[in-house]
Formats: sequence, C-alpha cells, structure tokens
Amino acid sequence: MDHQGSSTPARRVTINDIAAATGVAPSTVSRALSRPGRVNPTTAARIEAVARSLNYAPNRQARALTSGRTETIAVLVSDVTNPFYFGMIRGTAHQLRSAGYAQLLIDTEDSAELENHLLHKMRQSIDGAVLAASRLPEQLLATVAAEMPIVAVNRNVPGVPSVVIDSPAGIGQATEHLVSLGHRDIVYVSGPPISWANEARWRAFQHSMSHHALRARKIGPFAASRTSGSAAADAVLNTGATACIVFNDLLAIGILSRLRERDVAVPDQISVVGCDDIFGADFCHPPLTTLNGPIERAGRVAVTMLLSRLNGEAGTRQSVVLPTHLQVRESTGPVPRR
Amino acid sequence: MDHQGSSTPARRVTINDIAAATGVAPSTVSRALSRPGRVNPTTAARIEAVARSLNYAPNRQARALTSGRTETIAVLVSDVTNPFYFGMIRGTAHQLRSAGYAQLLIDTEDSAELENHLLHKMRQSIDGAVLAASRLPEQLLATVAAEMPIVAVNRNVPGVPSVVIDSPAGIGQATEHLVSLGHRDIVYVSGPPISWANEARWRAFQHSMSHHALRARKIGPFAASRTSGSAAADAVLNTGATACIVFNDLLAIGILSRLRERDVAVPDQISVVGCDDIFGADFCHPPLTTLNGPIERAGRVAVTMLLSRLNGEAGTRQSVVLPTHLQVRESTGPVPRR
DNA sequence: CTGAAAGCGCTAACAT
DNA sequence: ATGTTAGCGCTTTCAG
Repeated sequence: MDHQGSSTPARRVTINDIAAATGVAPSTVSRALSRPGRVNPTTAARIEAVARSLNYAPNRQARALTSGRTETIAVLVSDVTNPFYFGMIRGTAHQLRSAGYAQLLIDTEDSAELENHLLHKMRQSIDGAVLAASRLPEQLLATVAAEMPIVAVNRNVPGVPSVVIDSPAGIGQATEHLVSLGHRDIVYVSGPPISWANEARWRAFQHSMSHHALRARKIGPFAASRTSGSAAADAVLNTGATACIVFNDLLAIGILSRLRERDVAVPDQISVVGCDDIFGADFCHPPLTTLNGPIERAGRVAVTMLLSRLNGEAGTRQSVVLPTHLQVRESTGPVPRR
Repeated sequence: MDHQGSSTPARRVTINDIAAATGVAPSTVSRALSRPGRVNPTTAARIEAVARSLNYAPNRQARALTSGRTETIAVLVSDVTNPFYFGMIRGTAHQLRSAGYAQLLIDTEDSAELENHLLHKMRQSIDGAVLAASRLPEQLLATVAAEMPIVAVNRNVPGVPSVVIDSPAGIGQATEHLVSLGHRDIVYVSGPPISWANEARWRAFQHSMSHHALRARKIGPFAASRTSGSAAADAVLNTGATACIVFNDLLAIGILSRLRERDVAVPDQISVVGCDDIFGADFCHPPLTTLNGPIERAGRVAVTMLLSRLNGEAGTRQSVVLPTHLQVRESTGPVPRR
C-alpha cells in the first residue's frame, strides 16, 4: 500500500508538479525556492505553500548538475576510530548542518595514496573538503588546494588555508612544567613520522629544551595507537629519563597501561605528558596531564573558512592558529629522588 | 598556473571527451565504464586506457540523475561524539568503501524530528540509510522503511530490517555474575526513555531478577552522558543497593568518577556494571565490567544487509542478532559484609 | 556490439 | 517579475 495516497508507485514530486499545480513556469518555482526575493512575494508564498503540501524536496543531484554546487563537504580523517577526531567531526557536523550542507565522512586509513585517490574520485561530488591531519606531501597538498577549496587542520603548508592548534606553544608549557618539577632528562616519544603534528611537536620540544640548556632526546617512531604504547613504555624506561612528552594521548594512555603492568609508579617514578586531551584523558589512571586544544572549535572554524571561501567572501584569513594550554592532572609530579 | 597542462580553466573531462578521443559513441563509453561485458573487449580496453590517461572520474550526480542510484549511504547517529558509535562508524565506513559507496554521516542530535526531517530531505541523495539508535516512533520508522531501504541498528521494529546486539542475554549474564557474588539488592540505572535499548535492557534485567526471585529496581532516567553520572551515582547510593547495572558505559564511567569523588570504593562498597564496552571502559578507574558487543561488526553487517537489499539479492535476512558477553573487569566484586 | 536520441530534475541565460 | 529555451553529464531505450 502506498502511503502517499495515490495508487501509482510514488513518483517523486518535482518542480514541474509544483509549477503545474500553481500555474507558473518551472523556472519561477526554481527561483522562488532557490533565492526568494527574485520573485513576487505573493506567488512565492503560493509556491512555497504548494511545495510544502506536496511534500517536495529538491533533488540535490539535479541541482548540482546545473549549478555545479553540491552543497556537500567532505571531511577526511586518517582514522575514524581515533577519538581525537570525534570532537572535530562534531564541530564540522554542526557548522555544516546549520549552513544546510551535507557531510561526507572519509577515512583515509593513514594512507596518502588513498587520500589522494578518494579526493580525486569525489571532487565532482563535493564543493570542498576539510582535511584533518592530511598525509599528502606538501607539493601535492598545494596542488590539491589549487584545484578545489580545502582547509587543512593541523597541517601548515604555504598556500593552503589551515587551522592549526598551536601545540608548539603548549609543548613549551609542558616542558616548562616538567623542568619546574625538577626534571632534567626528558624524552619525546614520537608518533608516525608522516604526521606533520609529530614533527612540529618534536621541533617545539627541542627548542624548549635548548632554551633550558637541556638535551632533547627522541625515541620512536611509534604508531599513534594504544597498543603501541607497550613498546613505547619499555623504550622510555630504557632511556632512564624521568619524564616523557608523548606525541598524543592515545599513545600516552597506552604507555600508562604498560607502566602499570610493569609496576612503575606514575608520577612517582616517571612523569607522562600527552597531547590533545582526548576523551578518556581525564579518567584514565592516573588522569593524564596533557595539552588541551579547542578541537571542536577547530572543526567549526575550518568549515566557516571553507564556506566563506565558497561564497566568495573576501576577508577570509588564510590560516588560523588556535591556542592550547597545558591541562595538569595527575600523571606528572616532582622528579624522583635518587 | 594550471597543472593539467592546458591553458583553459581545467574543464572536467566527460565521457564525450573519451568518446571523441576513442572514436566511439558516448553511449559506448558509458557501457564500457559502467558494466564491462556489454561491449567488445578490445574497444573496452581502449576506452579504459583513454579514460585513465585523461584522468577521468565519472560525475556521480549526473549518473545518479538518470540511474536513480547515488551510491551513497547515510549513516545516522544520535550523537557523533558518543564513543559507542566510533566502532560502528568504522564498520560501516570500511564496508561501504569496499563496495565503492560514499558515506554521509548525519548527526540527529537525539531528536526524532530532526532525524525524520533529514531523512526526508536527503532521501533523493542516498540509496539507503543505516539508522543507529533511531529515535523515531515505531510507526514512523516502519513507514520510513517502506519508503526507502534502511537497516536499523539496536532497534527492533516489526518490518524493519535490523541488526541488534543481544544485550538482554548479556544483562542476564551480568545479573548472574552479580548474584553469584552475593548481591541481592541490584538497581538498574536507566538511560533516556526514548532509547529502545534502554527499555530492552530494563526488561531483561527485570526478567533475570525475577528468575532469582529478587526484586528489580530502577532509577532514572538519566541522560546518557558522563556528566549525568554525578546525579546517577548519588541516586544509586541513596537506594542502598550493593550493585548497579547501568544503561551504558558513558553513564557508568560518570558514575565511577562521582563515586571516587565521594570516596566510595568500587567494588568494595558497591559494584558497577556498564554496557557496550566503549573506548575507555578498559582503562578507566577501576576498569569497568561491562557488556562487550561486536559493535564494529554490527556496522559491517548493517551495510552488508543494506547493499544486498539494494542489489535485489533474495536470501537477505530481515534481522540479525549479534551475541554479547560479559567482560569482567575490576568494577565488580563480592557483596560488602555488613 | 554499437550508435542515435531522449530525458533525468534542475538552473541559468535570454527574452518578454 | 515571469516565461522560454537550452543544456549540465550521464544512462537508457530503441534501432541498426
């Protein structure tokens, strides 16, 4: 049984149906529905009423075909299950919805090839893209940016609009924090070398340490996952350092678990600092000292930049840097006495 | 500078370009690219070669316009930031990608109206939808299912294909576990009344308890969020129960935090069981005893069902029930001695 | 196996 | 302010 009330197989209603029912031309209906103001208010109202009563919904594909605008934005993440992205996705989702855009979520599985391939395949289906943690080489990223409107998150490449969370500044605070607690031997636990954020954090760490006339060491690389925390923890212990700053929280939480397993007390024997303040960082054991960034806001800002670019608005900033601050919890403490 | 090598503003290549370059008709190109086998292998190969060399990507909108198939599936979640969905989204993402489908991620913000509205608005842009934790009333959900291919996850309504994780069975195990630890006074901490899973879990709990000739109590409802854990914890304590089974892990983790804050020892003074085994359940403090379900698999299965339905395959099961089991960690223990 | 032609639903000139 | 006309890029009859 067809709940539409007719007996024909529920043909979808088009602007032609509305035009017929209203006694105007389809183009008028199109205008009335697309941009009000270009049509007589009275007829516009009539058209809208009929559209509503007919339960009309515009066909986005047809609209896209002529207008070239799909009202769809792709959001690319390197791994959907990484909690880091949740907040960002919520930010993009909200901002896109309120602008009437649809959000295509794409998981690039940490592969530059896949990222490039999917971007290429989808380029006609989207008006633009937010690339969260793009793995594309600089050159290629710049090329992509020249071809379609994109905003990169946590990736800074000349010529590519971006939103980056200023973790270098945060790393500075973290180093300061540890040094003030008496730590002198601090090691950076690095994440995937392909990650721009990883490099940025390592450089910031080196810089801060040299500022204190301390030697910056690095171990890794490790995958940015909880499971690789085991190897990372063992490696940290092996260095003899009294504190570590870890590429991200996922890895840091993995390290915490392994340290517990090995009965190494945190922070009594070793201090751990993470990055990103993901879901869970506040309730793991011990709660993690980490860099807290406005990640949801990053998503919102990225979309705002993208949309204003699409709308040809002028005063759009090329790059936005969002502040970060150290969230001190219980995984850091005074350097252990020998 | 246009990296395409031409000086014109990078007009996108269409099947007509390929047709011209190959010396065949556009329709042949279409056939060759859409379903090989309906065209001479030699020419097909030639066409494909030219397509590749021209860097051709089909226009999905145009294709959708005629064929009616968008190769896009919507995945609706009630809240993108709920970690419960992460695994499921990964499951759907992988399965969709391997089938060449795009995934539209839609956040319904826990609102039935919004869910219905977006489904309606998007119905022409998608081939089907996976509804995770739909908030739609039964009747409406059935209507939607009659109009477009959908698969519901964790929601069982007659006539609507579904994938549900068998948490009732799990609740039985959880109750058994607590009773065997000596608990007699167990309370169910309920989540949003609008949630189907919440009702199912409460019923299962009642059933198990009556099986042991024990009285089942319920408190709530509480929002399924960490913050509402405070109120929930206080309420649990107020009941004097020695154990609680909580609607989901998010709420349970919130409860754990509050109990720590109030210096109530878990599990020495009270035992806590969650549901879903979300990210974080294994590293919160204490690690949470919870129901572990194959949530990523649920996402994969849902997509598989949806796609096989779209492809008109016959032997598609209407509903799939996935097993669950109790994951005992450290938040449950023997009943406290008085 | 392939070509010609029609048209999906809509928007965008161009007229009026 | 509104109607007419011509496609967008593709698939799909219908012929051959």
